[in-house]
Amino acid sequence: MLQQAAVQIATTRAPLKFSQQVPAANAGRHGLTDTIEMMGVQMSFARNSEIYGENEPADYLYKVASGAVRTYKVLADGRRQIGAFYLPGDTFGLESGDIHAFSAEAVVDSKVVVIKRSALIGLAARDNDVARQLWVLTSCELRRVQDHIMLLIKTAQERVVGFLLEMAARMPSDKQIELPMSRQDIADYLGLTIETVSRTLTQLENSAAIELATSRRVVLRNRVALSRLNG
Amino acid sequence: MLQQAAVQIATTRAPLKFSQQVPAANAGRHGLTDTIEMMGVQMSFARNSEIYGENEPADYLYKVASGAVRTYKVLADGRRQIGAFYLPGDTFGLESGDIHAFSAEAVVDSKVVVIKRSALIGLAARDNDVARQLWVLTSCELRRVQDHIMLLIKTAQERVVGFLLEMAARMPSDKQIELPMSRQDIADYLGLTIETVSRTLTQLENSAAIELATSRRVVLRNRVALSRLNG
DNA sequence: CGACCATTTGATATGGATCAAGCGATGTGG
DNA sequence: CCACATCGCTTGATCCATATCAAATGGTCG
Repeated sequence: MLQQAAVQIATTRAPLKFSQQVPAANAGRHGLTDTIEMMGVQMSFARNSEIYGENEPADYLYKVASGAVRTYKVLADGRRQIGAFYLPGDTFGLESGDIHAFSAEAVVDSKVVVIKRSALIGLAARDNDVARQLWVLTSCELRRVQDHIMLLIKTAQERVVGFLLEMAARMPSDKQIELPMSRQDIADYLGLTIETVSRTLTQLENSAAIELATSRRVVLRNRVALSRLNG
Repeated sequence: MLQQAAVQIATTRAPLKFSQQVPAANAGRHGLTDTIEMMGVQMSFARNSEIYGENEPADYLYKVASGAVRTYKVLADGRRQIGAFYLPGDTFGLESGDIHAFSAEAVVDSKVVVIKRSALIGLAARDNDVARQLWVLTSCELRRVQDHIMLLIKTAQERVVGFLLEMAARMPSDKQIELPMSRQDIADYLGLTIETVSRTLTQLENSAAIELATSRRVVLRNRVALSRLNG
């Protein structure tokens, strides 16, 4: 259970207010991600609360401290596509231009460090290293979305396996996966239905490739078999 | 017919050799895209010839002068996914990190302006404006890939309509579309088969939403209907 | 214990893939 | 200039992976 005792600043929308001002001088000495942590403000978001909405100005950059975040878009008819899951250490909110293309929500109760984009961009104007790192961050995001596209053209089994391997690679222990998100979240990330995700998981368990310790805890039993199923 | 009389420097792979050196001083006075045009070298690529390959070092940045370019990836079993089509004026090759995630080919005989990435990055180190524009370019690409994902979760009809509207928006005349790419290219961009693309187009023609003047020339007859079908 | 929500499992439907054939435009050689 | 080969596109028939609809199970919290 990820329930935290900490202050819940926001339940539905972040009241973004900043007083902190850190001299930019030492920013270049660290990764951008550290800069965010140093200059930013930590906020808590309850499970399923909105961090920002699609089409809002992208005034802030975010880094997950604990918990998990999903970005998503909803089509006119209600179909939802999840763009990405962000885990502790991941930076998000830098999708593209000045307007968010996706909405962001906490998957579980989460803590997120927030920093004003303008502050970083101002910093970048003076410090090439910050500029370079903002670019690198965007490039990483681009790569991730490209990989996501490659997932979406595969069969259901390949998508689920790909998802598990991706999550495993991003987890502290890469043998045991603790999934913060529901089957519906996974389905909406993979462009499948919950039923198909569920069936595919049982099927993988029956073939001894994985073990479902609980519905949210997956053990990778046979990585070779999984890689083979990954297309 | 797009056959050009100009020098065909490369048929399969670009022999990348540069002698030109332009002083960086005036680069900031223009868009990055103009900088590329000024500092770069124009090369010709025959229809279907490779511009660069997946996993090659991304040493160059490219701008389409004429023709059209596709980027793509092929999975182990032969499935091909087209990542994007680039038309005259578009910049490509900046997908992400230092290694190309996709391969690039000329869709039709094309002319492409090529510039050394390292030259631009060196320029960016001295000129914030260049740095910013490299970032903007990457952000635009990111947005494009995100839009592509939203296409891929839709129905076949919505994908085809989305593709037509996207192409129309990028064409000089947005009423009449001259498609440089084959049905197979479109299918691989949309994650469909040629048969489904073809059937969907005839179906759109039967419903008077479009007209297929020739198989490569599409006239948008009823934009409202198309938007309605776009999901 | 009982209500609620997430997940799994089962039965059936369907959109798009696959397999197969026909057609039309373009180019080539006789 | 025409017959024919080729290639890209369209159309038709059938199949199958995944969606949809429906119900049962299980885990969590009051």
